Amino acid sequence: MAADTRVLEDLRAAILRGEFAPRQRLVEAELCEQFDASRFSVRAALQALEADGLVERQRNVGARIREIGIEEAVEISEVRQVVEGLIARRAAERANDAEAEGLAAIGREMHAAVAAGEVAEYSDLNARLHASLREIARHEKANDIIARLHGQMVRHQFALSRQPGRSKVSVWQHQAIIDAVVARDGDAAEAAMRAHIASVIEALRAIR
Amino acid sequence: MAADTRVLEDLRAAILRGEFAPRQRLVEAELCEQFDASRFSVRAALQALEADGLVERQRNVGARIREIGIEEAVEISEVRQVVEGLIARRAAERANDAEAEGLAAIGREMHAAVAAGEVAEYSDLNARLHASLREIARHEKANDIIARLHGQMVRHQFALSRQPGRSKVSVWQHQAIIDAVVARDGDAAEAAMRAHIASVIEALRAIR
DNA sequence: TCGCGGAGTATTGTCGACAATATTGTCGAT
DNA sequence: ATCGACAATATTGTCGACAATACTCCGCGA
Repeated sequence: MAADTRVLEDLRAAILRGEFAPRQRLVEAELCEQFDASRFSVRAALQALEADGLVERQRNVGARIREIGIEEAVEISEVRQVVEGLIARRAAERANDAEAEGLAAIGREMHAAVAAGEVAEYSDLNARLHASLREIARHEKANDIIARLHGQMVRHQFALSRQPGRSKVSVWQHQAIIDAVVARDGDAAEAAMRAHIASVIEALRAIR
Repeated sequence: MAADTRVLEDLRAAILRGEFAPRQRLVEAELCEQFDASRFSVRAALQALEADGLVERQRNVGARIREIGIEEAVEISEVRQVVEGLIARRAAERANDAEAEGLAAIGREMHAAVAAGEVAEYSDLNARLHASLREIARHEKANDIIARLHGQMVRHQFALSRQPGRSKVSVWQHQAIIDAVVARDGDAAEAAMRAHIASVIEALRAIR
């Protein structure tokens, strides 16, 4: 069964988990051993990951983990800003009552996590909120793009969540998004999401 | 040199030129003959094109040209709407005088083409206008995404340009975008681009 | 006539071996 | 000591052969 699929998923997960450093070389033979697979499978996985933008390859030289600098992270976030804006708008337009209540619940948990100073918990809730919005929006193309961009951002996302005091700011931005969706106000939802990601971009620029 | 790269480019160009029908099967052996290449190269090309969303593959069954229905074309256009909106905004923020004049010139040519009823010429200018905006905006990530989405839309784009009377409507929308960029008004540029693509979406829905 | 195996065929999946290329290391000349 | 050419090595690129799988069509029984 699907040997190359398994390698692809394992390798992608390992990269996303941060097990490889940026610009680290990915030698095919080593990966073969590490994942107990043939070069064939490894090669296919590398090609797929290149398309995902997680790996870069040079002909006759090999593959390495793509390094995503701050400037590129900002560009990615700018695209996310508008595409997640679209998602928020659609979510506001399509949410049913149960879905709206689910979002509101996440909002309450967020406030609680911030009050308790639970950083990891908050970061988790953040992911759940965005995922819920994507699910409610049911916009396949937009979701695909966000997923791809998200993969390239994991490292910086992590750095952001470690920034002290960040959650105290963003929790109100998240609340604004939730309120807009609950009120079924598409314009407001898009604007709130944009404002939220604008602040992410600012924080990103402040990191270096 | 680079056997698989050549096959990839040739095959992609052939698909974009519409030489394969939607859902048409792409048998590896046939492609080998057609492009005078080994199965190895063909397979690599198919994998890459799958990532591009141009072909779909099923394990142990094979590859076929992906069919993009109206609903999906609408979704693609909705994403384009916001991403090209971002591009238009950036273009307005960054255009220098020469670039602004270049856009204005394209606008004048467009009016002339519409007046003369030159459909093909107008469609060409349309492509040039959007390309110019992308170049001025210098937003790599946004440009990548648009390129990918554009590849999936070629068939429908063609159908749209054949719609009689469409150019008379869109020429003024294009002019609004150009005016906004020339005025260096980012908000107006984004709004104009969104309005333009909103009308594309309407036309798309009207096709069937 | 219809449904149901089952062989045969078409097509893709996987691999190991070898070729091509880039990188690294070595030696000699200046 | 430094630079260049050349050899050695590491790594990826390419291919052809075979295995595995899905599809097709035929014959058989009810």
